[in-house]
Amino acid sequence: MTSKPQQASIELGLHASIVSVHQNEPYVVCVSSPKSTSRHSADSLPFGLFTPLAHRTLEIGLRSWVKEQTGLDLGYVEQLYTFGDRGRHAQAGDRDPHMVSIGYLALTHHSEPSQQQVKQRRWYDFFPWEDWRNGPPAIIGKVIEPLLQEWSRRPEEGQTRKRPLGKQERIRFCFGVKGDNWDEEKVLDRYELLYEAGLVAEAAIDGRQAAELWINSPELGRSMSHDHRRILATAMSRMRGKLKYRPLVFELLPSFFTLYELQKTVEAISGSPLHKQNFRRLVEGGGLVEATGEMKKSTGGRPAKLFKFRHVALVERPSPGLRVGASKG
Amino acid sequence: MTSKPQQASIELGLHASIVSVHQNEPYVVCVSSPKSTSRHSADSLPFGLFTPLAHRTLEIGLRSWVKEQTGLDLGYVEQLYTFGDRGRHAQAGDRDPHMVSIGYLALTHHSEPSQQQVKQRRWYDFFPWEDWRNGPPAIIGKVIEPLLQEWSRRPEEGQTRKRPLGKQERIRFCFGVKGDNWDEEKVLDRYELLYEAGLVAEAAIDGRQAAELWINSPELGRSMSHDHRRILATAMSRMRGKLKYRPLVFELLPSFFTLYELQKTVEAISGSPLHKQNFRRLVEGGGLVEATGEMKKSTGGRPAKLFKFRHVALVERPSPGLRVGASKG
DNA sequence: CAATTTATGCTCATCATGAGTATAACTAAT
DNA sequence: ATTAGTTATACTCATGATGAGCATAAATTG
Repeated sequence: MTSKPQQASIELGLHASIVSVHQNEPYVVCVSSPKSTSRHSADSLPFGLFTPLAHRTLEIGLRSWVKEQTGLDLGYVEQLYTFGDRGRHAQAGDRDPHMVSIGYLALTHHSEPSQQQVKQRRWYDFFPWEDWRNGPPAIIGKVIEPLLQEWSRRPEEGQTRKRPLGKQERIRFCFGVKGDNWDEEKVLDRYELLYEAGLVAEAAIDGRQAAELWINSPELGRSMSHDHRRILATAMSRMRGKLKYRPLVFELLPSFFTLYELQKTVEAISGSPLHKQNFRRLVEGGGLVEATGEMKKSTGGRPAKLFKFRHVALVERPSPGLRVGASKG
Repeated sequence: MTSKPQQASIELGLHASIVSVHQNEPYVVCVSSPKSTSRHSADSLPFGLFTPLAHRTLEIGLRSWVKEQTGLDLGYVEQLYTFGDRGRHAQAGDRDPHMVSIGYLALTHHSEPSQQQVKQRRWYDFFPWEDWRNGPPAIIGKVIEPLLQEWSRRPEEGQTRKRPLGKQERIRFCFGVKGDNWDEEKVLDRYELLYEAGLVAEAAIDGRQAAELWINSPELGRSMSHDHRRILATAMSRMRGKLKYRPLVFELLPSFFTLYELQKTVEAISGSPLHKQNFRRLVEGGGLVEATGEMKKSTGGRPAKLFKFRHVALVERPSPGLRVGASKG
C-alpha cells in the first residue's frame, strides 16, 4: 500500500432532508441563505460540518447541527448517500473543493418553524413532475418531454462513458412512455437526467456549457443551493422505495390516525392515488395497525375508527410495509 | 451558522467489497495484512484514502486503489454506506480517530488473483449462518440461538437508547422463530446483533467488556480487520435486496449462460434454494433474458439453451429483477 | 441398455391484486 | 325533515402471480 503524500484535508458536510406531511402535502425544512450570490435567496437544507472532536458519530453531528439551525429535535434519521464528485453538481460559490457531503433523511411530525430563516417548503414545489396524485402532471407532456427530445437529438458531448442505455432509452427509463410505465421511485434518476439535459437551474451554474442550454428553458421546479436538490431527490427516492417494505409512514403520523389519513399520507409521499377499499384491505389484513376502539368524529362524513401502529409487526413479517400499487384512485 | 473552530481534519477511507461467484460459491476479494497485530493475519477489504487532488470523484478514487492493490479493473460499482462512529467497530490499532469509511460494492467475474497477499475468500466463511441453501444452518440452533438467549437474559448495560424492540424481539426480528420467518436480507442486522452480543471476534477488541463476554464463545465466522466484516455484511444485504428489483446477477455471469447457471448464481447470493421450474417460468416470462440459439453441451445431462441478458428490459419494466421467493428447492 | 443427471413443458390449487358495487353513518343546506 | 354531499366500511368478482408437483426429453456413465 503506497500511501500518497497528498493528504489534502477533507471537509465532511452533513445535510438533512427533514420531511413531514401536513394536510396531505409533504414538506421539507429549508433554511434560506440570505447571503446568496444571485437570484432570489436560495433554499438550503440544514447543513453543518462534521467535527469528530465535538461529535462521536456522524448522526450525532447531524442532529446537533439541525438542533442548532432549526431548533428541531429529530426522531427517525437515516443515512442516504455520500456525494463527493466535484465535476458536477458543484457551484461556483462553493467554499472548498475538498468538500464531501453526506445526505440524511429525517422524518418528523409537522411543525411551523419559529426561526426567521427556517421555512417549511412543499417538496413538490421542487419536483412538480413527481406529483401524480391528480393524474399525469401537465408539465411532463408540455415542457419536459419536448425539451428532453430536443436534448436527445443533440450530439453527445464530452466523454461518452460506456452507458448501458442511450439517450432515448434513458428518457423512457425515467419517464416511461406516454404516461405509462411511470416508476414513482426513480426520483433521483429523473432529476439527474434533467440536470444532464440542462433543464434545471442548478445545471446552469455548472462549468459545462449548460448555461447556454438552459438560457431558453423554463426553470423546472424551485431550485436549491449547491447540490441540495439532488440530496432531496435522493431522500424522495428512498422514502418512496422504503415505504413498501418498512413502516416509515408512521413516523409522519400522530400515534392515533384513521385509515384515510394513513392513505393520504402514503399518497403524499408516493405521489400516486390509491384505491381506498383495497388500501384498507391491505393495511388491515397486513397486521400493521390495530384498532384503538376510539373514533374520530370530525371526518366530514361518517366517523372513522382510529388505529395505531403495531410495533410487533416488525418481528412478525419479513418486510412490513405498505406494498401499494398505483391505481385509478 | 456558527462554524465551530475545531476543524479537525478528517480522513476518508474507501473500501471495496468485490464480489464474484465461482462454481456456485460467492467470493469476496481480500487483502491479507501481514503486519497484523495478533492472531492469524487478518483479512481486509481493499482500501485506500480518498485524495481529492488525485481523484476527481470518490468512485474514481476507489477504482484506482483497487487497481493498485489487486490489479483488478472494476466494472459495476455501487456505494453502500458511510461509517463514521468511533464508539464501536473501532479497533485498538486504528491509526486515526478521525477516520470515516465509505463502503462500496463491486461485482465482477471470478478471477484468481495474481498477487501474493490478494485472496478470493468464500463469503459464507465470514457468515456461515447466512447459507440456507441446504436448509437451516446447524450453527444457528446449536450455537447462536443459545448464546443469544443467554445474552438476552443479561441486564441491559450502558445507555439504553430508546430502542423500539427489546432484546427478545430483536432476536426474533433477526433470526425468526424456529427457522421460520427467516429474512435473507437482514444480513447486516444479524451481524450487528451478534456484535452487540459479543459473539463475533471483532467485538472482543472493542472498548466495552465484550472481551470477557466473548472469552467463552466460539468465533462465529472468519473475522476481518477493523469494521470490514460490517462493510461486507452491508454489501450482502444490499445485494440480496437489490437482486429482486435490479438485474444485478448478470454482472456476475458470463454473457452467455444457462438458466440453471443463472439460478445457481441467484441462490449463491440469496443463500436460499429455489424451485427450478418456477424460476425458469419467472425468468423466461419476465423478459429479462433471451435465447441466443446456442446450446451448452457440458451440463452433465441434457444440453441446455444458452441465454443472454436483455438490456432493454431496463426500460420496459418498472423494477426488472428476479423477484424470487424461497422454496423447498 | 439401465441408471443417472439435467432440461423443459404443463397442470393445479391458492393467494394477492385491481376494480367495482353496495351500504352505512355522519354534516350541511333547503 | 328531507336531500345532497362526504367519508367509512363491507363484499364480490375476475385476473394474474405464486408455490408445488407430475411428466417427459435428451444427454452422460457404467
